Amino acid sequence: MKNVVMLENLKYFNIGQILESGQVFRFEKISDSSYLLNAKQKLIKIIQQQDSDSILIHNTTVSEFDEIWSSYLDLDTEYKHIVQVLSQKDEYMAKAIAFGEGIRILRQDPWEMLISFIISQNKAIPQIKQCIKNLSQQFGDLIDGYEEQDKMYYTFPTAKQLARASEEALRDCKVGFRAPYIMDACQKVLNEEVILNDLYICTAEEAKNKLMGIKGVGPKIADCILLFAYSKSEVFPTDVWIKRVIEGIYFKGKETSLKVIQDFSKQYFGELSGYAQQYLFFYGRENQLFK
DNA sequence: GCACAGGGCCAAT
DNA sequence: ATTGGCCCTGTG
Repeated sequence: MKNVVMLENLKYFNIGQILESGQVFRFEKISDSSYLLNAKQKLIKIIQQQDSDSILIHNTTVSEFDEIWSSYLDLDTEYKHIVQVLSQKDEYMAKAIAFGEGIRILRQDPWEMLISFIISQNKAIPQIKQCIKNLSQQFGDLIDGYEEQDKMYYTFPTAKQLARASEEALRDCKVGFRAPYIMDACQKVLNEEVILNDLYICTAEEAKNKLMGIKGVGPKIADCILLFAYSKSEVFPTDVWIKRVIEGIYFKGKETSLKVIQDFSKQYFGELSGYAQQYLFFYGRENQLFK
């Protein structure tokens, strides 16, 4: 088929689970077996039938797949090993993995993750998606050559594009009190106070400190950026959901400080903390556990 | 109708 | 180290 790539024999890959696990915001569910994904200045449709280990990617080519999507979808990581090690930790972890065995941690754009997770604070996921859509429509570029339900799709705005926005224009996108944070991020990236591309080779701790120099970026948001953009799997982003899950499972339901939870994950999950967090987050949130 | 929380962080105690 | 407030919106 033209402009369609098919992958077969894909293990540990469920596009629904990947997209619905809270790591990515610019996608739409078309049906149970079909998702539209806006990333890398492109728009693709991914189709995967229930429990199938093959997928179709529409609107791409084999060379573009090799160049972009293979890495983005984290297909070079050996999830068999991760699943095996984590499943042996305890019965809850085993359950969480059995529930979300098709999760992968995408390799997304650092700038987009920075702004997206600044927006995420004190918002629900549907609101976050709406804000990002607003910003893209206002300040990104139209993605042409693709029509889906007569809707228009836009790239995520670059730092340069977003820097042109006034605080008022940002607030019109419903980002609220985060508008000054977004402006500070634009400033620090444009004047190279923070060079996002340099953080790939930094340790998680170094990168975290640099990111937290930006207003509105605290420990949780920095960890999300480290995990979802830079694949630093030793971090354990601790939000209200995962906090309740960890307290419920490992601390007998008792209120536990962030520091204790961080120390626990580091000690218990080690280099696989980030993956453990994704499985537990998805399991807990989808099933409304420990609410 | 209105109180509350939602993938937190900042600034003032 | 601890705590109130925050833009905005969907939910009970």
